[in-house]
Amino acid sequence: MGNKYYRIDEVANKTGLTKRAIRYYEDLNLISPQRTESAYRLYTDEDIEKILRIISLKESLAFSLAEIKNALELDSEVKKILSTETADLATLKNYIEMIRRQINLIEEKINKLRASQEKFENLLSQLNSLEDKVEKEDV
Amino acid sequence: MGNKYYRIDEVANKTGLTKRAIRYYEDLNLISPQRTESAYRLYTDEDIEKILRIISLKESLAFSLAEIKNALELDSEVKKILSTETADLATLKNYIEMIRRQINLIEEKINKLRASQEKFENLLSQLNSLEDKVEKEDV
DNA sequence: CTCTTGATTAACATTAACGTCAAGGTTAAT
DNA sequence: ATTAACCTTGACGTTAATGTTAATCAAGAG
Repeated sequence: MGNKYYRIDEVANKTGLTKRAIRYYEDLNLISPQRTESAYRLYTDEDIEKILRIISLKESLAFSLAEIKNALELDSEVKKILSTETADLATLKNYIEMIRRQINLIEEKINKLRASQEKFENLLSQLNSLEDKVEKEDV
Repeated sequence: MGNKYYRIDEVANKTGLTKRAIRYYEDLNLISPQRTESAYRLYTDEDIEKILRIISLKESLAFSLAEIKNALELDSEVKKILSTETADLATLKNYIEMIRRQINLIEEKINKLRASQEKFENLLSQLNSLEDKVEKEDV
């Protein structure tokens, strides 16, 4: 299985990226799909896997200055409420919800980073084994 | 203490940002330093703290597509070596070092995210206490 | 008082990561 | 064979986050 080829529109749907973004990634040599005789791009399941991995790495970043501003504002608004204790229940519940969202957002980024970190840790231990092996052979 | 004022050049040195970036952050209303009569910007220690926090949040992101490309290339090179077992000791040590760096880089990002997450979790628990209090008062 | 160093605003330039046409081939169905 | 629905490569536009340069004003040293 897995010998199927997908055209760019299908890949866009599967990944959530736009066709433009997918082509752009190819410009950057992040992916190199095959081509038909008439130059149509053909993507394999592995290509799609790679794209999903790129997306995951990309999404683990995404803190623009605008988002930072929001976070800091939320922070200072809450601090003000806490120090003055001037807020009705509805407002409080509102802020609690916003803070929860911030925490979850950060958590998701952390999870994606952890996933990518684990992959590298896995490679590292395999490389270390290989190193041991080569060292002994070299004696 | 802490009543000292810093001019923009000092702040640039203390934070590692350029003066241009610092002014840009002000354009975005991320910071609002005082001014002298002649419009010189005057920063307090709190302003500097805030800038450092912004930097930390910003750095916890920072995975450009170029960096992603490097990471994926490193990954596939290492996988190739592992599958063919064709590499001398020096090369191996080299790759081990590069992987270590990747892992550390990701670790640092995670740490910064965790720090910011903890701050929000702290606010959350304080808000929850306040909520309890308000609910009881309202009976 | 002048000279050097540093600050200010304004404005145009640049890079990354796409969005958005435009002009023209391809494929598949009718 | 034609048409709708894709695909291709330009090429110019856009936003965020600065870099760079220019013209001008301020401050402190000698």
